[in-house]
Amino acid sequence: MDKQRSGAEVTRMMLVEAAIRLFGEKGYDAVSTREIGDLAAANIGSISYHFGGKQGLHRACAEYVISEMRAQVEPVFQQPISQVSADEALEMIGEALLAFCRLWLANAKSHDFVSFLMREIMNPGEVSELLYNSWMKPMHIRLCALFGLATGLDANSEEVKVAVFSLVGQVFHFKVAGGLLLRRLDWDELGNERADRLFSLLARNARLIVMGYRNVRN
Amino acid sequence: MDKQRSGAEVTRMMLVEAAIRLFGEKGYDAVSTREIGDLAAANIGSISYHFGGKQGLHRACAEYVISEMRAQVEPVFQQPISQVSADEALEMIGEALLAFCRLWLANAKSHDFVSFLMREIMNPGEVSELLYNSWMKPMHIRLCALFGLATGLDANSEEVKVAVFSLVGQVFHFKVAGGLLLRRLDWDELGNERADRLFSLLARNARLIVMGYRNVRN
DNA sequence: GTCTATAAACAGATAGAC
DNA sequence: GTCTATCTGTTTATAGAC
Repeated sequence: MDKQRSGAEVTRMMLVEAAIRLFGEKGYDAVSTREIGDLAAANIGSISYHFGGKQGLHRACAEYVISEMRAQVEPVFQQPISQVSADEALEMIGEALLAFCRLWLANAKSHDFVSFLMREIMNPGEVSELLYNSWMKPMHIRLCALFGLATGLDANSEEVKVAVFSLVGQVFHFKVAGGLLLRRLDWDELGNERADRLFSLLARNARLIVMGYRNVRN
Repeated sequence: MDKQRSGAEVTRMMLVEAAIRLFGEKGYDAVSTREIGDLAAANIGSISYHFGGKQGLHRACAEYVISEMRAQVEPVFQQPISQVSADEALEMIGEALLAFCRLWLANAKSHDFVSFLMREIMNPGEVSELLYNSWMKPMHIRLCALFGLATGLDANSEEVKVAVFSLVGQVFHFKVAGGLLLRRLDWDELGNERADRLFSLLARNARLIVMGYRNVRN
C-alpha cells in the first residue's frame, strides 16, 4: 500500500516530466498545453493552477533538469584538485568526458533532460540564463582548472577556455546532430557496444588535443 | 533604371529571405506567417499564393539555403584528390575547416542560412532529409576521403567517419552554443580579430587529431 | 499579382461545479 | 485539487475585390 496521497505533488511531477519530454522532442513553441496535459494524464487547468501558466511550467522544468543533472554528475566534481599532478589531471579530464558521454548520449533516464537542455541553449531567455549560471558555467570552470593542471597553461586563458569548450562540444555535437552520423554509419540505433566504441574514439581525440597543448608549453 | 519588373519573383525572394531569417532566429513553430509577411513587406495571402502555405515556404527556404551554401563552398571541393599526398591531404582538411569557420561563424551573409540549417538538423522531417542528402552527406564523404589520404586509414571505416564528424562538430558547436562561450570570455561580440584567434585554435585541434590518427597507423 | 476580409481551427487562460 | 465549459486572442488558409 504505497502512499498515493498528496496528489498535488504527483500531478506537479507528472506535468513537469511530460513537459520536459515534449519540449525536448519538439521545442517549446511546438508543444501545446493540451498535449502536455494529455501525456501527464492531467487536465489543462492544472497547468495554470500549479505553475501559473505555460511559462511557469517551462521554468519549473528547467529547475528540475538542473537539479537532476547536477546530482548525476556531482561525483565527478567531488574530488579535490588542489594537489593533482599533470598526468592525474589528464586522466580526470578523460573520466569527466566519459561521464558526460554516458550521461548525455547513452543514459535513457537523462535522454529527455539533455534534449530539453539542448533546445534551451539555442534560445536566449530566462531559462537559458538559469541553465548557464547554475550548470554549464561551473562545469566549464572545473574542466578549465583540470586542463590547466594537465598542460601547465593558465586555466583562465582564452586558449584553455576555448579548448575545453571544443572538447565538450565534441560530445554535445552528438546530441545535436548524432542522428545524421548514425545514418552515415548505417546504424539503426545506438546500442551499448556501439556507444562504447564511439566514446573511446572521442576520448582518444581529447587525449590527443590535451597532449598537443602540453607539448606547446614544454 | 534597373529592372523592377517581374514583381512576382521579387516577392517570392523577399518572402524566402524573411522566412529564413525568422525561422533561423526563433524556430519554425515560433514564427507566424504574419511576421514573415510583415518583414517581407508582403501580405499574408501571398504566402499561400506563391508557395501553397507555410510548409511550402519552409521547403522553398531549405532549397534556397542548400543552393547558396553549395555555391559558397564549391571551390573547396573543386580540387581533384586522386593524386594527393598525405601531407597535402592534411593541408586540405585544414583549409576546408577554415573555410567552414569563415562561412559558418564569421560570414554575415551566410549567418541566417547557417542558423536556419542548425535548427533543421534537430527536427527530423522532409526538410532535414533534403539538407542531409544534398548538402551534409556529400561534404562528409569528401572530408572522409581526405582524412583517409592524410592518415592512411580506410576512408569508409567507422573511425574515420566518426573522427570527421567530430572535426566538423567542433566548428558547428560554436554555432549552437557559441553564445555561452562568448559570455565565459567576457566578449561582447565576435569581431574579426577574435574570430581569427578562435579559428587558429580550432585548426590546431584538428591537426593534432589527424596527426594522432596517422601515428596510430604507422 | 496584390491585397483585404473572413472563415475555421487552435492556442493559453480562467470561472465555477464538484 | 480536479475537471469541464467557455472566453479571448491568434493561427493558417481562402474567397473575392481590385
